[in-house]
Amino acid sequence: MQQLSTKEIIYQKAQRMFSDRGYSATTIRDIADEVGIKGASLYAHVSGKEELLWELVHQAAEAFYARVNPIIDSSLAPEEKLRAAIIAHVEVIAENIESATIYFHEWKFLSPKRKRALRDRRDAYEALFRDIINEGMRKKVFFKRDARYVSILLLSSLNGIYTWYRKGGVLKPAQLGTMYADLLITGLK
Amino acid sequence: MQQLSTKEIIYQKAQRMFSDRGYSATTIRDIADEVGIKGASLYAHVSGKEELLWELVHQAAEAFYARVNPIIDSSLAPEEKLRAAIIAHVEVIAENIESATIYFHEWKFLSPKRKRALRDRRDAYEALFRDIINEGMRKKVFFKRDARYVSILLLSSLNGIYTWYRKGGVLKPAQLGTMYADLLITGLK
DNA sequence: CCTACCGATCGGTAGG
DNA sequence: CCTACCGATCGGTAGG
Repeated sequence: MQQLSTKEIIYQKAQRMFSDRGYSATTIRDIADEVGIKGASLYAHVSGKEELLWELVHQAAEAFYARVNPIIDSSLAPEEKLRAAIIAHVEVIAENIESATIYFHEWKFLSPKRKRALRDRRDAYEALFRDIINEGMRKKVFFKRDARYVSILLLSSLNGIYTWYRKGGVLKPAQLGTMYADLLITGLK
Repeated sequence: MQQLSTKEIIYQKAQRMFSDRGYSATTIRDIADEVGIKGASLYAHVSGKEELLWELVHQAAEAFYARVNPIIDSSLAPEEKLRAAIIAHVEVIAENIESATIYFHEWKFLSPKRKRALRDRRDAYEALFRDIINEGMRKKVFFKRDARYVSILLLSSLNGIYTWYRKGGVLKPAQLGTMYADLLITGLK
């Protein structure tokens, strides 16, 4: 089937456990048990517990950027661009709930330096959405409001998905993205 | 100024620390230090660490219900009822960010029994919103969609507030509520 | 990847 | 509300 290295298995198990119980309630020995080795042996593959968290959080941040950035460069009209960006953002979350949960929940346990690096990356990502919204307001496709607030409201609205969406239901990630796009662009009315 | 009992001070400090660092990264001694007593002395006022968490989470849940339930019983039209409920929900979060953070983040560290009790309470609360949405769809004020999903989308959209809103800015809780109500009811267009 | 072990710290109790 | 203390466990290292 799949040929995962021990290191990859460690990250996979850590992802599940950090997402389920949280970083600080998960011990090195918990993870090692799941992998089937002793706690001390984990240090042959990973330099420390925070290293595990950083890799997971960092990968999650990059996944968002990699998926939405191409949409910005496209020649779509503002409304369609926003719609595509919303769907992409929703898909990144819905397709990897564990990763998203760690990204939104556990970053606070990173060192100050890594926290800063992550915040910078997140700010750059939010700016992608703000730019689309600004463009849409300039072209009078969207209601004129404070774009800074609108982009935060919008993204934080989407981010709630990780709290309730679970794989395997009738609603596929792309459909969920469309629901959100409809709700946020057109409203309930 | 204020005459708080030691017990009240303990809860106040615990609220801040659980919200800042998370439940499992906060120790009994951390809280006691903030209060100005020894860790062991805390047990003269509180039966245990989980007791602290339960009280805080439980109070938060009741605050939502107490604020929104009266709106349901009112004779407002569906759209105005939903608008009022959204603003109330937003206000409960924005007026007590620490409490909301613990409510959304730390419930997983409760015992299974308490987790169940909390989930039941939350389900009853979500039903309040679902009922308004159903009513609005029946009266053709809102687009017809799956009310179950719409109410979850709506509430989880609002809940993101605790991740970015902070007291003292230009945007007051009631204004923030209005922004959300506009965005979700009317959309960006 | 293991055994053995480190110093530090955890939630909580006994007995004032 | 304190001192003294409990057994358990933590992240991590040494040395194979």
